[in-house]
This record gives sequence, C-alpha cells and structure tokens, in this order.
Amino acid sequence: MKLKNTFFYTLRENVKDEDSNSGNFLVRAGMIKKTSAGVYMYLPMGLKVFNKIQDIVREEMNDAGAQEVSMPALISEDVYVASGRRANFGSSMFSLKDRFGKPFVLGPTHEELFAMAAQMKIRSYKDMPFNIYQFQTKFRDEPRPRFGLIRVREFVMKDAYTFDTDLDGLNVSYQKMFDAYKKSFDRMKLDYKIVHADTGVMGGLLSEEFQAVTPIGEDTLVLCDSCDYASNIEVSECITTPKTSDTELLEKELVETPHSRTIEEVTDFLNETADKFVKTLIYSIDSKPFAVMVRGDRDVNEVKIQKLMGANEVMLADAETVVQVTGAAVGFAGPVDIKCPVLMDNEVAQMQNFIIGANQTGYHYKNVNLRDFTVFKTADLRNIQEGDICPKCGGRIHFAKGIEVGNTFKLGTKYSNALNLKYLDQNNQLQPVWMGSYGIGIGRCMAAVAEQYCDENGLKWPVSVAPYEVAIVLISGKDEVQTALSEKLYADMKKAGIDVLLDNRDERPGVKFKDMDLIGIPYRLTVGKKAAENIVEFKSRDGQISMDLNADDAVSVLLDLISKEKTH
RNA sequence: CGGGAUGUAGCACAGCUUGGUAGUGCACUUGAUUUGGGAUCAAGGGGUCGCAGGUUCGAAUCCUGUCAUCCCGACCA
Repeated sequence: MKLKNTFFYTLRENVKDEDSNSGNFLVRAGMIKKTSAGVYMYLPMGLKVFNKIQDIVREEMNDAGAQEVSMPALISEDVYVASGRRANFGSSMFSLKDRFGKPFVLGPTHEELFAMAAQMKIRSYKDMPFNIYQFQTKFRDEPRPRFGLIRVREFVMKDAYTFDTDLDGLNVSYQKMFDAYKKSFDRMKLDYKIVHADTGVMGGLLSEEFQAVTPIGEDTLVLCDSCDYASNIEVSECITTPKTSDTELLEKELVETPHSRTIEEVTDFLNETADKFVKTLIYSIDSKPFAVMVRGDRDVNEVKIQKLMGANEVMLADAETVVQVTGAAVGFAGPVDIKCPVLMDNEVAQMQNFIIGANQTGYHYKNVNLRDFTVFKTADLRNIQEGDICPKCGGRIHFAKGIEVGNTFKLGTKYSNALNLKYLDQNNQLQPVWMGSYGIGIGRCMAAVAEQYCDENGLKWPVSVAPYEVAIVLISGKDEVQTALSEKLYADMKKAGIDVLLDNRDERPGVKFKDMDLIGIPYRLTVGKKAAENIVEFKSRDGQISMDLNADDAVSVLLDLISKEKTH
C-alpha cells in the first residue's frame, strides 16, 4: 500500500485512557479506537494485524482438519435456558428483547449452537469424529474492562468444537487441537505457557490454558524451578508438610486486642509472626454461611472451596452475616463456638498453640488447638505461594503473570447430555456424544503480542503478524530519482509477494521514521540521497540490522529474511 | 456493586479555590524559510466547558441530580 491519500494517522502523545503499553501504542498507532469501555474499532492498520493473526489460526485449524462455519451472535435466550447455563452466566450476558418481547442474548460462547448443528449430522457412530469452528464476535458484559484489547466486552474468538463417540476419540481430537494451538502461538512468536486450569462455567474433564507471559497478566501462573509443572494458581495443589514435632498443648487463653482486625494489625499488636495465626474468613457458599480457616500468611482459594462443596457461587459474606455467625464485629472471627460449619485448610491441621479470633469484638484467643473447636471438612483450601513445594517433583515454585490467549476443554458428555446429543453405537444403543471445545481470542493475541514486542518508541511486531513486512520510506517526494527508485522497489516487492508499505507522504523524514517505528514495521528501506548510486538504507525495527544495500539486492535479501522469520 | 477520581477544541491539559472576554502545547489551514529521527516564524480555523435543573444581573467556576470514563476492590468462559 502507498500511504499517501489513505486512511492513516498516528498520535504523538500517550493517551490518557489506556493503562497498558499495548493499549497505548495500538491507539497511538491509529490501529484501534475505543468507543465505549471495553469496545473498540479496528482501523485499517490494526485490522491488518488482526487479519494476519486470524489467518494463522485459520490455517492451523484447517490443517488440523477442522471446517469453518459461522454461527449467529444474536441468539434466543431459550438456547441457554435449555442447557442450564442462562443462570450461570447471569448478568455477564447482554440480553435484549425483540419487538414482540421475546428474549434474546448476544452470545458469550457457542457450545449450544454447535451442539445443535452437530445434531443435524449425528445419527450413528459412523458420523464421527468431526471438528467445526468459527470466528465470531462474542459479547460478555465484563464488569470492568481494562488493558486495551485484553479485557473487553465485545471480541472475536475462534471457537472450535470436536465431536467423538468416546473418550479415546476425544483424546485424539483434543491432541490435534492442542498441537494446532501450539503451532499457532509459535507462529505469532508469543512467549507463552500451557497451564492446567479450572473448568469453571464450561464444566468438563480437563481445561488447559495457553497463557501469554506478561507482567500485566491477570492470571497467576504457578511454575516449577526444576520440572515442567505449570498450573493456574486457582487449581494448583498445595503440599502440606506434616509437623516435625509435637509440642505441649497449652490451654487457650483470651487476650484483649483492641482495634486489631486485620492479620497485620494483630501480628503487630501481639508481636507474633503471621504463621502463628489462623485467619478465619466467613464465606457465603450458595447463600449459606461457612467459616474458612487458613494460616495467617496464606490466602483462601475460592475455586478450591467451590470444588470441595460442589457449589455454584462462593463469595465473601457481607458484614451482616459475619456479625450474625460470629457474634462480633468483622475482624474477630474464629472457629470456637461459631454458628456455622467450619472448613479448614490442611495446613491448619498441622498447627499447635495458634492464635485466632475469639468471636468477641476486641479479643483473640492464644494457644488454640484442634481440640478446641469442631471442623466440618478439612481440605486443600489455600493458594500456593512462591517458594512452596512443587506438587509434581518437590522442587521450588515460582510465579509468573499471564494473559489467557487460548484454552482447550475436554467437555466430555456434559453438553450432549444436557442438549440430548446422542448417537447409536454398534450395538444399537443410544450413547452421548463426547465433546471438546477450544477457544482463541484473536484481539487478545494481538494485544499480547503487542505487549511482549514493544519498546519506548512503539510496537515491534514479529514479521508473521506485522501490518506490513517492509516499509519503504521515501525521503524526498520532490526528488525524481528517489521517487522512481522507491516506486520500483515497491513494485518489485509486491511482485515478489512481500507485504510492503510505501511511505510517500509529504512529511519530513523524521516524522516518517517515527511513525514507522510506532506502528512497528519490522524492516525499513530508506530511499534517500544515495538513490542516485542505486543504494538504499536497510534497517530492522529491533535494531539488529542497519546497513546500506544495493537496491538490486533488496528484494532477495528481504525475501530471504522474511521467509526465515516466518518458518522458525 | 462498594471505595476514589475525572469530564473544557481531534489529542494532552490549565482555568474552578475567590462567578464577569474560554486559554496553552500537539494536531489542522495559509505563507515564508527549512528538509535524513516528531522543524522555525507569522497569520488563521476549530468550543452546546459531559448533560439537565437550580442560585445569580451574570455560571466552565457555586448547589442538586444525572450520564460517561478511569483507578482500587468484588466479579470474570
């Protein structure tokens, strides 16, 4: 493309509204523009990147034998009521009514519709396996959109669904998708980790997430120093080391702790370390109060509670409930004589003579032991911490932050049972279909790549997703020799299949250089003074290359570099 | 949904305390001088001061309401 007389703009200054590098630079580069919180336009330069990412994913899906379809975004609410998920999604679904008052929603995900489509095809075991996918806009009413394209309310997702006759078949289909995902993210040059994750609202047997590693990531990735263990913190198992020795159990003792509500305040006041304390938090689990105990320096893991209790909803109880079950103000809860069932973390079971809230405003108990209260259930209920023991190999755990750019689910028969998707097996018996579902957020990938590939001057796209592979900067449009050479290079490159941008705008050179850096074109050819000698300047955005080049060699040099970049 | 903040030109902001002509930088237009890393000078264009109501002779400024956006938290396939 030639830049003169096209829709292209950049902003010179950082934007106020964006809280991430990727968001800031994508807006400044004129690639996207926010229209509401979590809703963006994609402008020509941004759509180019978007399409390249989409094409990578599409190629890998097709190579893996998947077929592309397109489902509606506007979906009758009945569809989600039938699958039992309308309530699960709750207010995160955008809902609306048609002119007759019939309720519709904007689809947040499409398992149901794909199951309906599959129903048209599946009669017998001979009709499987198959794999269908789409690129479709999803709508989720996020309470708090943030980080540019990373957490948004309207976004394009590639979602694929596999249909098999049994678990073995599902495992094969799953593996194919898994491999296609790795290839896709490798081609985008993302730095990512694959972690085990919670199956959540999707349900099912297994969930793995593809997490792009970046400090602004909202998920905590649990990684091991010595093995390949990788897990989302929400499902990361904690190993509790048994106590090494028994000490004499002391009698519990009431101590006055005025104005000390938080663990920090109490530890300061009593001059003890946090691991001598037990935190007691009051949770509302499916609207019933429960006390949850973890060591003072630990955090409660709500997903683990949810799993343990088979609950739909786990949230911290409101102050009123806390007062009701403890009989004290918030901040003094403890398990002794509490008026609700108590859940205890494994680690607390190993503690002796610990300190807890006394269920009396302004008081804690010292020297409390297990004999002093009753426990409903003891389980792994805490978050793993850095330095903890790896559950797989016993090594040390460290954390990283990640953006979930893709996920793969072995759904099993959950949806096929709910939606009555069945087939006849060899013995003429009706059997439920085994489904898998697989998602990639295209815009999120774009943001994640931008986040990982940028510097103080702007974006630094990898060749595979860059809006253009090469930018030719024409220094002086008034110089006939320069103009002719830049036009020739441009034509030759196009002919050679290079995605090339010719900056022939009537701007000063500095402006063009800054703009090309900002939008992050990987390679730049500058046609300037040496054009008369048939020489152009060749630079790479990452600073690795800076040299003069005979213009006759430019096409072959660049073709070579680009194909190398794209293949490895 | 709880806590905090902000809405003034396309972008970033000042002005508001103490009511009286709507400003600065970038961007834009014209001219001149420039021309290899976001040029300089001069002259210009562009504003329902988020919206609605109130107080006042007079409101960007004070009051009330409302909407939007952002931050922290809660939530999150």
